Amino acid sequence: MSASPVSELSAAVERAVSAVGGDGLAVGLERPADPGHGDYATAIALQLAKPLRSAPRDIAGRIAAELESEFIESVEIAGPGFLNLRVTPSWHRHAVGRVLEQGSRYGAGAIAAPGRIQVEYVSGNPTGPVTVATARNAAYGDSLARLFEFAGHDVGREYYFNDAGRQIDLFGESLKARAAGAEPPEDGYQGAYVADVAAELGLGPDADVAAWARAGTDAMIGRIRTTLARFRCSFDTWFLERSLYETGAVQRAIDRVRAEGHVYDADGAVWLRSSALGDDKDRVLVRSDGSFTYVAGDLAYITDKLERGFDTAVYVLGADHHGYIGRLKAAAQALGYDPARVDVQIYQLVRLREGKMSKRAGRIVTLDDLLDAIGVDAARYALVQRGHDQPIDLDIDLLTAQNAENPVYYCQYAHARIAAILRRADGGEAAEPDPSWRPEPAEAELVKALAGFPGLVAEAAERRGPHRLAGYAQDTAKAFHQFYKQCQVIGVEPPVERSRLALCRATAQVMRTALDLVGVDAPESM
RNA sequence: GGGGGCGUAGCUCAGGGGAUAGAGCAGCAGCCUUCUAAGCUGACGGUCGCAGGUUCGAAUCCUGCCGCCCCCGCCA
Repeated sequence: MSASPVSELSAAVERAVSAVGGDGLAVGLERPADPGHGDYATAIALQLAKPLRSAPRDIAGRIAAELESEFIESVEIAGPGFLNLRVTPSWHRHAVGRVLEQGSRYGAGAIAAPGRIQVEYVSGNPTGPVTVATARNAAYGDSLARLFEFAGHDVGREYYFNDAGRQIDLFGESLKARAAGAEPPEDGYQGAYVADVAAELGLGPDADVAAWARAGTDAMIGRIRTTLARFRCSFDTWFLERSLYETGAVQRAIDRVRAEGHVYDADGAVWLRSSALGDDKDRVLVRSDGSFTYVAGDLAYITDKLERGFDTAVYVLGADHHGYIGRLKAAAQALGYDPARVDVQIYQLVRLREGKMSKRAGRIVTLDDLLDAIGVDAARYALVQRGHDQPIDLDIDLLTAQNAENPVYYCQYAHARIAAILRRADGGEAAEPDPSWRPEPAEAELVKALAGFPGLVAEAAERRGPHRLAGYAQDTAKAFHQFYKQCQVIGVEPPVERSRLALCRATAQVMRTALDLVGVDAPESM
């Protein structure tokens, strides 16, 4: 990982901090809300007051005296002991040059400790289409995988099809009933798509339920894959639960935890003593009728994942599955793995507010319907822009009728505007701003926005929060639009024009990267 | 009853120990003879659910309470 423009500044502060006795401390630089407080600020002197047993302002003064960097123009001690830094024009030039030099890799590799990490996401039953509720899983999981990969992890993306068990049997029964013109079972699948699939399969009325189930799930898997590809979600592997039973992996996993002493028999069933491993209760592995439970499949599946070499297995699950956390970690531990290698990310549920439009068009429940209504870009953005532990309300009216006001277009518009400028400039851009460049405030703000990208990527990856990228894209777009309004690019003095063109190219690059990480296109024109 | 998540502007939500708490939308007032007005500028809008605690400093951490959502199956 190469140093980012901001980390070069904080490294200089860290050297000064070490010199006054704060050895090895990481210094966080933040951008003050008040421009009077400089370009970057740190409260490190306040934090050092206690360990150094000195007054914060004195410490700040000593740090300031030790501070040496070609990129820092001035240091000021303010308030209770803040250090306010102002950067030099050469830093702005350097920062823009850094973006252009690294191109699409700018901000990449930001993570401190890269590893092999699997992201398992969506994983809906192959008994129905991808719904809007599941779409949040898809948008979040895919963006998280993109973010991990960009930040430096070796990522595997997997979809786990629960193509075994009672739900699948019910699906088969429902299909067969529809094919015969009858109603599906009471607790079967009622959706209109069931009849479509049944007709499409063309199985004879005498085909058995298992054949219907098998053909039906195969058909649904095909549909799901098509929808997800449209939603720009990619998977490296499509894992079938039934394969775990077919290969005997489930039985082997049960034998393994039994050998470890985590299993007991009661009421004719086989139980996992998960309550001793942090779960809130024991779990049945083999029912009294001899059939395996879903938990038994989990044991085999975790084994399979971790034995494939992943350091961490991330599960992306909806809030209604939060009880899974304890169960999965207990399962991992029972198998002898460090439960920390199982990383469950829970996202809160999507509530769909149906407005006038959706009433007219019928209930919008599937992802395909949502995409038909608002397009992939708006849908991806809407579903990842909020923190995953925050419940979200989707107002279809707002997303469609007011789509011109949607933040995604604001971001895309910034990129399109830059593209227009670059088209006009016709390739005369420099690789770096001119040495004489003295950025105006709007330019300096834009540079600082770009400079913050690598740090943001690292933080977003660490916190598993790709929504940060959406917010970042919006902030950067705002900085660009303000720059655009205040600073003419084409036709000003050549050194300034060259510098601004370089800044434009750097901005376009970062916008492309940030938007790509949330699965949104950066158009050349709008 | 037990557990998890969330209460921040009229609405949807960022921010998760630092200075005067932000954005988008809605609404008000302005800005197109220059690179895309899907834009910009200004004003308006807040007891950060409530009450304690920790701290030099709390929207942020801790405890309790209130409210909303979700889970608590030999379903998946």
